[in-house]
Order: sequence, then structure tokens, then C-alpha cells
Amino acid sequence: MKTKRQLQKEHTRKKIIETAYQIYSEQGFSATTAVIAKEAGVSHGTIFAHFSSLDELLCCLIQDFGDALGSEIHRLAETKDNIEELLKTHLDLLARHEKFYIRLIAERSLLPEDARLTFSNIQSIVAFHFNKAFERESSTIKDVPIPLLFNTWMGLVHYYLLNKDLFSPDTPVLERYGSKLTETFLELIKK
Amino acid sequence: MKTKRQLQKEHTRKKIIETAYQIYSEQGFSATTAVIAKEAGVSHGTIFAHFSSLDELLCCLIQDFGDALGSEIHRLAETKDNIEELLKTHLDLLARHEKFYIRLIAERSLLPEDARLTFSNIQSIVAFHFNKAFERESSTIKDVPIPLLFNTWMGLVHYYLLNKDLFSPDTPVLERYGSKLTETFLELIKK
Amino acid sequence: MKTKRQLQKEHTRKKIIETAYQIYSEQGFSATTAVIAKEAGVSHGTIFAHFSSLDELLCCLIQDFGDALGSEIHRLAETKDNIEELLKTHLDLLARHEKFYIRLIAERSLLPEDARLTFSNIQSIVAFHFNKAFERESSTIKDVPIPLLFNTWMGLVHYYLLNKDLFSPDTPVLERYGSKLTETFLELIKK
Amino acid sequence: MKTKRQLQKEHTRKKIIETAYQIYSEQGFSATTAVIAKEAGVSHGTIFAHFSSLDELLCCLIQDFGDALGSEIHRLAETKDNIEELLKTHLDLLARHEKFYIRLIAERSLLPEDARLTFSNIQSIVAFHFNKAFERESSTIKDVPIPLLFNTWMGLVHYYLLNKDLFSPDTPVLERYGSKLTETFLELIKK
DNA sequence: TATGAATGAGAGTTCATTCAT
DNA sequence: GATGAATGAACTCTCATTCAT
Repeated sequence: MKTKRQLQKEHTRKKIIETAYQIYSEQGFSATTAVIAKEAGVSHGTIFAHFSSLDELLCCLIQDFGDALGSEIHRLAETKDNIEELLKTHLDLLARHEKFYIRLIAERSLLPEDARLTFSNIQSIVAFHFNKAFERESSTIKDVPIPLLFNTWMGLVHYYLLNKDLFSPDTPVLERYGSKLTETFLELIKK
Repeated sequence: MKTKRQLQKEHTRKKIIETAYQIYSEQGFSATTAVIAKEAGVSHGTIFAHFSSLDELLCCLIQDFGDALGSEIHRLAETKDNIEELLKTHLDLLARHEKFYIRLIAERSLLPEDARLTFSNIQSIVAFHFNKAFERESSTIKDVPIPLLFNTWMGLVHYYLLNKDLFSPDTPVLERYGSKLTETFLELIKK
Repeated sequence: MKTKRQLQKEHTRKKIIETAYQIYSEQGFSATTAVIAKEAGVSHGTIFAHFSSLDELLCCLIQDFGDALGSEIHRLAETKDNIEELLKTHLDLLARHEKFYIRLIAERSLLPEDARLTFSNIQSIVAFHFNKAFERESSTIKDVPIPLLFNTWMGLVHYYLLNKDLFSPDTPVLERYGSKLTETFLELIKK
Repeated sequence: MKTKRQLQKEHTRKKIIETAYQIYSEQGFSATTAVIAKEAGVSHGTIFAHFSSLDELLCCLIQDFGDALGSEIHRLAETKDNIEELLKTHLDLLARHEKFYIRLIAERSLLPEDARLTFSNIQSIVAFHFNKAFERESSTIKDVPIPLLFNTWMGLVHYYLLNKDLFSPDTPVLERYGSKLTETFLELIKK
């Protein structure tokens, strides 16, 4: 049983994280703490009462995002037993977080070391599930080292995400090109 | 016939662009104008005597880089008549500019609109040559829309470049993984 | 007869004062209220439930310290009937509070007006006892106005305390130089 | 031959240092860079164009002050061949910089390491001249280790300076008490 | 043309203090 | 009485840009 104040604190922290998520999604990671505070409806100092520094806020945000993504992947991947399903699931998932995910991969180099590491860990969960699926279906797919298959897929997806402004400036890229990406990839890897 | 002054001016401009290229390659696009000026051996103000703003410097730099890259591609692609050669040539070219190219694709979102557009134009030159080669060899490669083939290749290469710190932190990525990338891609696209 | 609540309140207040004394001794008067609260095992707000402001806490702390020091001086000085004994007693007393006393004289200018005044009052108690002793032994000491004798002594002692980092960085200064200071002073004042 | 701009730059730097000297003299070392900038009639950023940080400004200021004081001491001490003259000269010198000197000794513990060290060096110049004078007149003064004689003098003077608010709140302390201090000290050290 | 000193808005961060619980 | 989350003004420092020289 939590006290009212604990709930209030958690609520504020959550509000900051959620607002940061929105602001970063829209403006990128160069958005300032003052903007986040204002948008979250808290004072500027409150951010630093919850996070010791901007870097820590970033880490927590990406950690939270990564955890959510990771567990979604886990849950969804369990029920899929073939590559096609897995690819679609993967894209569905990314589509749900498209804006933020794009910022993450586009501005990765600006992020503090910790945050970058956190994001790398997410990627390895995805890799794990793909590896399993690729191995299971290895008889029907081309004889290419599995990591390279995975990286080809990731590369293709990220390429479309990173170049959203060229491919699909106004609507989500994955909505528009998702099925083409899976089709293409499946066609390429099949024997 | 150019006056001495005009020559001097062009020389200074070139020096700034070249230094900016070096500095951005090493430190990324968050390097300051003061650092570039110092390294170029000119005064801080001189930068703004040649470029109306930092954004313009970036545009010109990337324009120059794009032009150089574009004409190299043109020249080299002319002599190559099959996909394999073209892929290798492409990677050789990128390898020669790896550091800067990585910064360009990694920090693209920080760049001003104009600079981003300029870079996109480079890509289309590359695409043009790939299209020709793919069409020529269409009988032996899988039945996949050519743009998607091209994007798969670009995605794969960029994925390795962007994740250089994971794949090959100390040595150039393309030196280490270049041949694996071409092999894999060729294997995937062949019928 | 005090209620349980009143006792509790007094206990908390005492705890804060004592902790502040320790913290200020170690870190100086730039230590924050948050640090004091944490170390005292009370909430940050509790400090302000007992003291209307940081300045008031400082005043009370120094008041308490001054009162304690003053009564100790009184008690000890009673039994001493010559200057030599008095000097030694004075140094013994300061030695017991050396760390805090140094902070007090070193960072006096940071303290609020009230706190500074409080500290001055302590000094006058010391002065009173010295005056008595000097008068009693006036026949054997040099013909110098008593206040100046007293200030010479205080100056000498404070000089060593304030420059502890030069004279004795690792061990208490008074332990190391106390006897030299009394010897010197006695030698100087004797006819 | 200096260019106009070099002169302008030196002038600004000097203006900042001088203003800082004035402001610190009046308000103590907790005065902010913004206040100094405003008072000096330059923009806030200008301070950091001349000094890489607040600490560096402090160091340069104290260095300058120390150098000036040191060379004045040297020059004046040369011509004085007895202790009495030396004491008077010393006090005259301090009197000319009384306000700043008081802040320096009163808030020494707040200063960055470097600045503290710089100040210590000044002291040793003073000590050097006193040592010489004490040695020369050793036959007529009490048999007390010279360093202790020096420290007694410094202690006495600093005690009056540090407690200016008690001894002489409105007028310079040394003007009011200077001669009493020299008289007393001379009386005490004579055999 | 080239210079570089000066600018000032804006960044992240700190901390004594408040007040609903 | 005690709590501690929230506050916001104030701090030092950065840097693209300007303009008198």
C-alpha cells in the first residue's frame, strides 16, 4: 500500500519521463530541460529533484523505453514460430514507437555513453529472437551467416526510418513501406 | 584572369572547408567554429567573411564533399560493368572517406535542412549507377524492385558504418567487413 | 513537567544542532541544509520546522557553542590564578573544539550578522578573564595596554589556527604548536 | 608598438580586474561574475573571453595584487634599516589596500587552491624582509625564535583587520590603530 | 579582405525554502 | 511535529555571430 505522496512522486517522475519522450520524439534530443519542465507542467528544478542530471534523465528514459520494447518483443516473439511473422511483429512494434525510435537511431551519437549502452542491450534481445527463428528455418533460407542476415534486416529497416523525410515525410514510414520491406527481405533470403 | 586578392580569398575559403572536414571527421558536427578557425590558422571572423553562417559553411562543405564523391563515383562506375565490381568500388570509395561519411550519416539530423538535401542528392547519383547495373544483370538476380535492392545494400553498409563502435571500434569498419558485406549481398540477390 | 512531544521536539532540535556542528567542522559553512538533514536522520523540512531559516540555525548553533565555551572558560578560569595557567587552559579549551573553531574564525564573514555578533560575545568573556589575570600580574609584565596584550595573544593563536594548512596540515595545530605559543607570549610580555 | 586593438583588449582586461578588485573589496568573494561584468560595463560573456573561468579570474586578480604588493614591499623595505620603520612601512602598505586585503584573509578558505597558493607566496616575501631586520637587530630584542616574532606581528595585524567591524566599523582600522600596533609590538619585543 | 574582441541569449545545475500531507 | 516533493531564482559557462579596426 503506497502513501499518497509516494504516488504523487511516482506520478511526477512518470510525467517527466513521458513528456521527455514526447518532446524528444518531436524535437530530437537537443530539446532542453527547461522545455521539458514547462511542457510537463513542473518547475525546472523538479527535473533535477528526480534525476541528478540531464544524462541520467536520458538514461532512465531510454532504459524505460528499452525495457518496454524488450518485454513486448519477448511476449510477441514467443507466439510467432516463423520468420515472416517475426518480421511483421518487429515492424508493428517499431511502428508503435516510430518517432522516438527514429530519434534514437538518428541521434545515437549525441547520447551519453550509458544511454547508448542501454540501447545496445535492446538490440541484442531482438537479435536473440531472430537468431532462433533463422536457425529453425535454416533449411529454406540462403547459406549466409545468421548475424549478417540479421544485420541486413536491421540495416534495411533503419535505412527507411533514418530517411523517413525522403521516403515518407508526412505519414509513418513503416505504415507505408513495412510490407514491402518484409516481402523484399523474405524474397532475398529464401533459397 | 583572377586578381591576386581573389586567389587569396579562394585559398582561404578552401583552407576553411578542408579544415572543417578534418575537424568534423574527428570530433563530429558539434565542433565549434572557433576550433575550426584556430585549426585552419585564420581568425574566427574570417569564417563569417566567407560563409554567412555556420549553416552555410556546412552546406558548402557537404556540397563540396558531395560533388567530389559524385564525380568519383561517376568516373569509377563507368569502367565497371558488373554488380560485384560496382559494390567493391562503392565500398572503396566510402572507405577513403569513412570517418567523415560516418559523421554525416550519424549526425544527419543535426544538419541544417539544406545540408541534408545536398547529401540526399549524392545518394541519387549512387542510385543511378546501381540501377543501371542491376538492370543489366536482372536475369541473374532475384525479382525484387530495384530501388529496394539498392536500399538493402545502402542499409547494410550504413548499418555497419553507424555501428562502427560495436563492430570495429579501432580500425576502419569497411576494411574489416567490406568483403563480407559484398559477399553477403551478392549471395542474397542471386537467384 | 514536559509532555512526550515536547521532549521529542527538543531531542530533534538538539540532534540537528549537533549534526550541524559536526558537518560544519568537517566541510565548512558552505555545507547544505540537505546534507545536515540527511546526516541528522531527519527530513529536510524538519530543519525549517525548528529554525525559521538557515541563518537562524547558524545563530542558534553558534549561540549554543558560545554558551558552552563561555561556561567552560568561566569554570576553568576560576581555578587558575596566573597568566601561564590561563593561557594553557585557553588553548586546551580551543584544542577540544579546534576544527569547529577554525571554521568559525575562517569563514566568519560568510555568517549572518547575528551569528557574527554572537561569536563576538564569546570573545568578551575570554577577554574578561584575561584582563583580570593581567591586572593581577601587572607588576611583572610589560607596560602595555591590557586590551592590546589580549589582542596580541588572540592574534597569535588565531594566526596559527587560520593557517593550519601551512603549519600543521594533518595534525591539530594547537597540539603541535600550543606550548611554543604560550612560551613565546610569556617571554614577550615579561618585563 | 601596440596596435589599437591590443590596447583595447588590455584595457578591457584591466577594467575587469580592477572592477573585480573593487567589487570583491566591497562585497567579498561571493560577488557574482554577472555583477562584475555589469559594473565593469562589459557583457557577461566578455569576462569569459578574458578568463577561462571564475577561478582563473580570481587567480589572476590575486596574482596581480600579490605582484604589486610584493614589489612595493621590496622597494620600500630596501630603504628601511630598522624594525620600527619596517613595521610602519608594512602597515602603510596594507592600509593602502585594506579593504581588499581584509577580504583576502577573511575569505581565504573560499578561494580556489591556486589563488590561496599565490597569496601564500606574497606572505613569504614579507617574511623574508622581516627576518633580515630581526636578525640585524637581534641584540636589542628578546630571545624568541624569529618566525614566532614574525607570526606574532602578522597575527596582531590580521586580528585587527579581521575584526575591523568591532574595532573600527566606519574608518579604516589601520589608520586608527596602526601606530598603537607598532608601539605595542616594539615594546613587547624589546629586551 | 581579414581580424578578433565583444556580445548576450540560453544552457544545465544548485539549494534554501514552502506547504500539502 | 515531522515529512519530503516541489519550487524558482540565481549561478557559472558556451558559442555563433557582429563590427570597428
